[in-house]
Amino acid sequence: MPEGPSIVILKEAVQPFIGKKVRYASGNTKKVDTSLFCGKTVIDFKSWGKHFLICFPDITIRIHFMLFGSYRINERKETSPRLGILFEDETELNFYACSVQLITEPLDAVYDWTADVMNEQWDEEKALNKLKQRPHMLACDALLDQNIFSGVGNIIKNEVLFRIRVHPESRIGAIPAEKIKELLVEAVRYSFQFLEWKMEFTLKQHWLAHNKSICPRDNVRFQRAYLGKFKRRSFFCTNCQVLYLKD
DNA sequence: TGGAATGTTGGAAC
DNA sequence: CGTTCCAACATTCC
Repeated sequence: MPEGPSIVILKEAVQPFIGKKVRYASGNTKKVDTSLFCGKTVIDFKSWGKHFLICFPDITIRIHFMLFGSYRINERKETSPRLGILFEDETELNFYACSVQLITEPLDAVYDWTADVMNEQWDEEKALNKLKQRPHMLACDALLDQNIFSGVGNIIKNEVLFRIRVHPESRIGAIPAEKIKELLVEAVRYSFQFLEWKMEFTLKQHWLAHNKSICPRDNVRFQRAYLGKFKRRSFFCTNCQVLYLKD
């Protein structure tokens, strides 16, 4: 569920709910008083990376699906929803096992839209500058940094590094400028590719590195390790992915 | 079938 | 004060 492209799919799916008025909201969320939304009209749905945003005129609901979250549109699961919204026309949105938060400030004050790899305001130049400020950072950590590559998750990280042939433990400051450019371009390109494949239900079969045991380029066994400060699974080939270390 | 996983947060430890 | 580590959360899949 949770990487950026999946949230974009959700955002598209709920477009028909824009303009609908909430009849009743409930759920087992402890963070938010669901009665706040009753009678309010949805004016928009937005996303920032892995954040899904339900916008009302004065407040916004922020949903983060974490690792296990899920949703149903005009359907219900057996389990009780973390947040369920029933609209006046009897349609409904249900969210499960997710983090729910209320945002009262203007969204532009909360979110840097230029950091979201799937947003039309994505700014490669700004991302490049953020990378330049952290030369000591590992490539695998950089891709997972939501302030630089909002929406990128562990799958996208592994696929991007494999595609551009960069070892996950490479230091950002040691990677040649052309490779950094490739990193920036591929993070966006693969995210949209992920979106297409996910919609076709063919995402997994297109994985080249993530969850794979053999490198498809040279038939060598992939290394598998929990790398970087995030300690997330990395799949990488020491044959074709270059380790850049020196400055 | 137990363990691991597309993720983040908050607090402790250093 | 920054960083790093860890538990917690809670579901699905192999």
